[in-house]
Amino acid sequence: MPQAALPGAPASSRAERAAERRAAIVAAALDEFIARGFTATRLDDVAKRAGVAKGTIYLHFKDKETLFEELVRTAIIPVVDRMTTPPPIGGSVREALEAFAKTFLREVVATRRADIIRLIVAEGPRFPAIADFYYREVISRGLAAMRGLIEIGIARGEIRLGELKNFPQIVVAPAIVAIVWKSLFERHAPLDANEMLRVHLDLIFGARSKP
Amino acid sequence: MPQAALPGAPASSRAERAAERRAAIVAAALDEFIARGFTATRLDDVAKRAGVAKGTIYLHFKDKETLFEELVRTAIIPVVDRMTTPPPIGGSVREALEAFAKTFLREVVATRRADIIRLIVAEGPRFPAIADFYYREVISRGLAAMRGLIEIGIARGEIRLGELKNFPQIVVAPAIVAIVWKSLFERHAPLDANEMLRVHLDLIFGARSKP
Amino acid sequence: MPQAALPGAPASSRAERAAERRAAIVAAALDEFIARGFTATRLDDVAKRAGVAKGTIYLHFKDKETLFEELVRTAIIPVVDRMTTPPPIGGSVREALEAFAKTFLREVVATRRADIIRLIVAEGPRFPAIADFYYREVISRGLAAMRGLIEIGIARGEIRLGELKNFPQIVVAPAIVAIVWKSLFERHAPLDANEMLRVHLDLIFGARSKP
Amino acid sequence: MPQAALPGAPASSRAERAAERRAAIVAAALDEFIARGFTATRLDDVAKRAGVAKGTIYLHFKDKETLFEELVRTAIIPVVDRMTTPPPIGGSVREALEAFAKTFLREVVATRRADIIRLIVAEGPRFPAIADFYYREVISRGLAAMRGLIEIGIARGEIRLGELKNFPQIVVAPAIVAIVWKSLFERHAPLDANEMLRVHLDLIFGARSKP
DNA sequence: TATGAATGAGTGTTCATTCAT
DNA sequence: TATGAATGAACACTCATTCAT
Repeated sequence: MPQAALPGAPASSRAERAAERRAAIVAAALDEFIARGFTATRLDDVAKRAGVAKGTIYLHFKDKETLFEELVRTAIIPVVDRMTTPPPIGGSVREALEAFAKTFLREVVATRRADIIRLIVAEGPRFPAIADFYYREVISRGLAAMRGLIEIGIARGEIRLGELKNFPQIVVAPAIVAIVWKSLFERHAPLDANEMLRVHLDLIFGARSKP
Repeated sequence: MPQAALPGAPASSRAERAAERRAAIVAAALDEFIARGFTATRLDDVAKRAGVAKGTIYLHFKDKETLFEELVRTAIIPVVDRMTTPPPIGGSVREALEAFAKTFLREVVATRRADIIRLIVAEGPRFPAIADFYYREVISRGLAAMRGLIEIGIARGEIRLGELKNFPQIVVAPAIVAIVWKSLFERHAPLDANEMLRVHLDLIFGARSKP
Repeated sequence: MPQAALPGAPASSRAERAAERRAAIVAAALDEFIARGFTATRLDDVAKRAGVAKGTIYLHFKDKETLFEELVRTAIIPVVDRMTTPPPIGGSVREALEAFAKTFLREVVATRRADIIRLIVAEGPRFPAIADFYYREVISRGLAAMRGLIEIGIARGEIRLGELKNFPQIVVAPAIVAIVWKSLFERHAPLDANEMLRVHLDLIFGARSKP
Repeated sequence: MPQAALPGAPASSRAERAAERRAAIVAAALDEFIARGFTATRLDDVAKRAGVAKGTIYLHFKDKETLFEELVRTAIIPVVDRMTTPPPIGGSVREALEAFAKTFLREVVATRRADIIRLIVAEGPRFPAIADFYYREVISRGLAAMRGLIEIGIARGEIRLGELKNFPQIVVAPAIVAIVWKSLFERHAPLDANEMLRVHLDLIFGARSKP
């Protein structure tokens, strides 16, 4: 019962259909891995959700581990692109960070991408390849960009605390907390992540006179 | 191959030995769950590591899930006690937070307890009982204490940013980041967590003149 | 080591082979359940005997209990059909019952079907669904047919004891005894079930002048 | 928690208490074996029901099989005694059989002893020792007695069908059916076993003029 | 390519049996 | 004798992986 391709779609080429199937598998696997973790996820369920036979998964991925790793890679790339491409042009560093925070909340914390990050934290130690990849592609690049911003802020006098440039992690820390909070504690005590990040920027740049 | 009791130990009572065995199981389970996650952990391995027969686990715990939950509880309680009992009397709020940070680094980040926290983040969504327990016993209590400190700091003029009291999470955020970093990225780029927390306190209280 | 299909068989369709495998499992399970009872039967042995992998059993049956119940159903149906379809045509009621007895001895008492009945007696109380099914499909139908015969016999004057129609069980009772005897005591004292049933019919219809 | 001896009982001797415990184990085992069959019965449950520690069972019985076999023996003896001791004094053979039927219904069919017989049917094939014992102690003796009665009946002219003496099983058959019916089908269709046995005697002796 | 039936190693859990106290 | 904690072999059931169609 192949349902990967919507019936209305024009008869696409062999290659296109293969790509569609592969994408369907990846999407389904993402859902399952997020919901259950690596070991507890059944490829049977992934296949069912993808509208594909179980054997088909093995035409696209060597095994469960490979699927998992490629999946995380696939899921990470867009985040990286989205978060790193808009370089802080024009305005102040605070404005740049505010824009960054806004994007992060909208595109990561409020979406399934937050779960991906939690997934990496959860399974990372068992999948060094993933931790490596994540460090290389996201962490190091993200922190470098952040450090650049901080240095500009310091140079411009927006940021008083010079040592902050040694720990760009501090700037991102509340965003990480927001992700964890969302997964685990939101129903116990909802968190206004937006406001939290604003307050944190106040800490870094000094409080603004509220508009 | 019973190895639970060290040979040198005096012939302890039935109850004592039972408690020892139980403790051995919990310790072994902790190691295994941390290393592999819930599903991938084999009770066979737990038993082997605890020096106990597989069936013995079931004399102490109803099933794997119960073992996991009780284990997290057991592992968490001492941390909570250690972190919440020494209330910062006397000195300044900054000093209190510095003491807290030092303790946290020494007792949590640098120990296996960090892994427990990662374990909670990883498996929490699948074990609501654990997330509940953790929120109730650790998060809510910890944040309440933190909020109290912040308010004192604000009242005394040590902390300028009044809104901080609404987000005690901000104060703890870098500590969380330190935990995650340690598990995933330490070998790519070692993090001086001690210094990071100090810088973060500078952000909150204003930079000190370095001694 | 698939042995379900005999080598000489023509390459059958997927569905046919599935049916063959299912039948092989049922046959193997019948042997094992008869020999050991429900609990003591190992699905490993069933699989081995059926020439099938253990997992294959679960492609056809939800679990051991379902296998057992479906098996009894499967094994019972043909007997019922065989025993109930030949309606007493033409001759006397005695002749009809003699034919019935002969069939019963040949098709049930002398075959593995006797063991099935013993199996039902043995495990019935623990499997209400089976007792229900057996009552509905075999007992009630069989007794109704028997009662019909008795009434005809009474009407025709072949049977003198009118009250017999209230207890068709009496007519079948020696057949049941034959089954139990065969399983348990045959080696201690062989029983000529054929002759026993004849004598019993003499009791009901009056002795014949032996030919 | 030993509860085998009632508190009010006088401090009995060591041997007496041991016998009491043994009896308690046998009684408990009977209940459990009847309810679950041999394999599905847990010695843990037997011990609990007997108010005895699990290990205690092994002080009295070599293993589960031995317990089962001794138990059936123990449970059978009283039945045999009760059913065989009242020898047909005085009256007619019909009266003797009517007395027998009455006793059988009261003492066997209506009691747990019926379950014992079903237990023997169920587990007999797997426990030849039990089938042997049962044949020797019950079946052969009971059928011999029955045959004796039949012969007297024939000699006296009460029983017309001479061949009946070759199949005393016919006389008992409805009683067996009553036992099976009680265990399996009573809730579907209650059976008036008393009346059934009476009708059966009418078949053997000829109908009476109802009082 | 795609399918899904079949495989069989692997794992949680149970329970008869033992034995130190 | 009696206990019940401990053992470990056994078994039902699962699921990643393969392969004939």
